[in-house]
Amino acid sequence: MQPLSPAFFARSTLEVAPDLLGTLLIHEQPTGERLVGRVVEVEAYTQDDPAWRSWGIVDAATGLVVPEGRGLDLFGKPGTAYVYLCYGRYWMLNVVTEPEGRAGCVFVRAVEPLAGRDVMWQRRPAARREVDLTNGPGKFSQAFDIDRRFHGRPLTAPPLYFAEDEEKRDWPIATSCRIGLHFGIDWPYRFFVEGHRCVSPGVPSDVAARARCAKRSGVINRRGR
DNA sequence: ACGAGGATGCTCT
DNA sequence: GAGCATCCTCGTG
Repeated sequence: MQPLSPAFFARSTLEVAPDLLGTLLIHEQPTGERLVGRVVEVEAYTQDDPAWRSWGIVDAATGLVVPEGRGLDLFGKPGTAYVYLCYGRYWMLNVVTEPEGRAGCVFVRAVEPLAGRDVMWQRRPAARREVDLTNGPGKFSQAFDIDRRFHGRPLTAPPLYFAEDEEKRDWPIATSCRIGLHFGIDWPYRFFVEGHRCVSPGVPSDVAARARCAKRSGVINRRGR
């Protein structure tokens, strides 16, 4: 498994996000076992994004993410992890994008469990069906044992890294607005594999926003590269 | 099947 | 002290 390179992530966030769909997320366990999931749902977060308000790392006047404190990490090396704790329980995995000095990241929302499922079942006793192992950002981070210890570390080398899927399938990609936000809810920056069983069940909480986003949804092509 | 509500801890004001 | 890029449980039907 060849890891994706830092150069892959040192591009426009809106290019990286859909390109990340279909790639593999791999976590090599201390035991030698390898957890593998295929990325099926992501969200993009750009430098001028109102959604940063959710993280409290913006300048109140400009609305832009500020390069200090936690915000500084979003300006860091492309391909490194930005890990965030949500609601006191669940770890959110992001990968930093854009050339160094420019803020951006892709938030991984769901993967398809491909290998190491026995370990995932142990870590997720609440799961009923196989898709429940990884069909949400807090779920797959629990299944993959991802937490704060990966913050700032490269996702371009073991033990935790992204890799190209050798099957090279063409995935039908759909877009929508993002899920669970209070700011930037109209931005159509969510990308997911159309119809895939492992896409998270989440929907935009605001009914009006959901309707607006539905209008903007559409299938686009990937991997003409 | 689906919706409401609570758990929980980190970050910034 | 408030807010939060979630998930799970337990009600109803």
